Amino acid sequence: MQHWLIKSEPETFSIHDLARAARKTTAWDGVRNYQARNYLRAMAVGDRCLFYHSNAAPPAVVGVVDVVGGARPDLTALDPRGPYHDPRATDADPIWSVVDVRLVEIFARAVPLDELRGVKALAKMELLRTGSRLSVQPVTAAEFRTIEARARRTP
DNA sequence: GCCAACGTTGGC
DNA sequence: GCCAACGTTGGC
Repeated sequence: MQHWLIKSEPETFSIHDLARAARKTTAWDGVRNYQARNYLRAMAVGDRCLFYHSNAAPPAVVGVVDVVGGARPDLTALDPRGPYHDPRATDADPIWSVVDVRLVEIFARAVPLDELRGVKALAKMELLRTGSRLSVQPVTAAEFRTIEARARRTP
């Protein structure tokens, strides 16, 4: 099983929105970066992802989701009226991909970015790299466990 | 709202 | 292939 981190702006789609979704499941659509797309394609059913709120106050890891459906075409790229339209995408080559994710847990205590920056075990995390913008990124099992443990710690 | 860092585009 | 211009991300 692999571990990942996926970002969403809570104003666009928060982990609470996911909690309200049917079967607490959603298609992770709208990814428009090739490296992030390639990570989506590398995901497998059963992989676990940290759910991160970007552009939030504070930005934080807020929970865990499961990959319940492997990569398939992101049809939102084909919708000319939708926010994720890509004029280059075609039926034959939709270019972009989605996976399906299901909520596992909303952390009782979100782990804010500034706290992560101070943790030695996370020094090499992609999220903490200067200028890192990847919205889908791999996380090591150790990094995943470290963050989970902090979420369960009483403040 | 600002702006640094980054990815993409397009002229050459 | 280079690189300047541009648009976006995302912390602050």
